[in-house]
Amino acid sequence: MADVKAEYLACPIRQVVSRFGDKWSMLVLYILNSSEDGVLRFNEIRRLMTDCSQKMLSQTLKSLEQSHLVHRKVYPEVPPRVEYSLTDTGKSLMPVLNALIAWSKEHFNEVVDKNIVMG
Amino acid sequence: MADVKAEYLACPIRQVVSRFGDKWSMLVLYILNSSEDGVLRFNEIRRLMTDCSQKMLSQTLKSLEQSHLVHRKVYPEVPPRVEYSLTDTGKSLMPVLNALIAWSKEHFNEVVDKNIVMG
DNA sequence: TGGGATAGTTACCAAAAAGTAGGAATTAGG
DNA sequence: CCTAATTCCTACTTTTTGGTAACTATCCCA
Repeated sequence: MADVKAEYLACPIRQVVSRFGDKWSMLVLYILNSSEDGVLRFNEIRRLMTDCSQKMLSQTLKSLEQSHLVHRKVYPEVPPRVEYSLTDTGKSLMPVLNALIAWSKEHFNEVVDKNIVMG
Repeated sequence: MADVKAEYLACPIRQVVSRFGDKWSMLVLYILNSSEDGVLRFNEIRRLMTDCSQKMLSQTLKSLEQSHLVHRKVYPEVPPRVEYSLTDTGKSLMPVLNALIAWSKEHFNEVVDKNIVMG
């Protein structure tokens, strides 16, 4: 068991996949990067991702914060205000992520078989 | 429901994630790309991914084949022989994937909090 | 008094993903 | 006749993921 875990820790691909290879993380990173000043509040992100539930957005942001890809700034106000932005590490990921998106757009038709039902 | 699906089909990030953002796909692509002549048999891949079950490898290869990223060549022999290799589309993905892996190696320490238990 | 706004959390449930174990098919080798 | 090798498939079970709805707390506004 410990060996398997060590293997996980050593494999860079799994690092990547386990950190932001889920349903919403890349989308959040992309949205934060695309925003004008790089800073968005919780409900601003939510309005841009209409089919992501509040719970999932909350979870995703927390996970990205724990991975030091997203910075979370809380203002002690009522009603509460929380601002999210990319960290330097998060910013450094964007060129790679954008390349991935560009590839995806370019090869869309080769890859996607419209007969396959998607999850 | 139809709107949500249309949105999925339109979003390049979800295209990416849904095609090879799962637990094993990137690893298979990486292994195929790293092999000497780019061709590997089922059990050769399996031996390189010791903690991936036979079922999951089979499923992953099938999914990658359906996405036209991996080519599957069957020899009508007994016992059966099947060879897997990257398609041209699959090969075109590798620079991006390698960039992702390089980023992951470079920023490993910034991202990974060793206190978090990984799946 | 009673919403509305903000940024969540929690409990509960359904669906999907993944692991385990076993089988199928075929022929060669002992 | 029994086993091994190869590439799967199927049934069953567990784990993970994601969705819904309700709840928290506080202040402003009417």
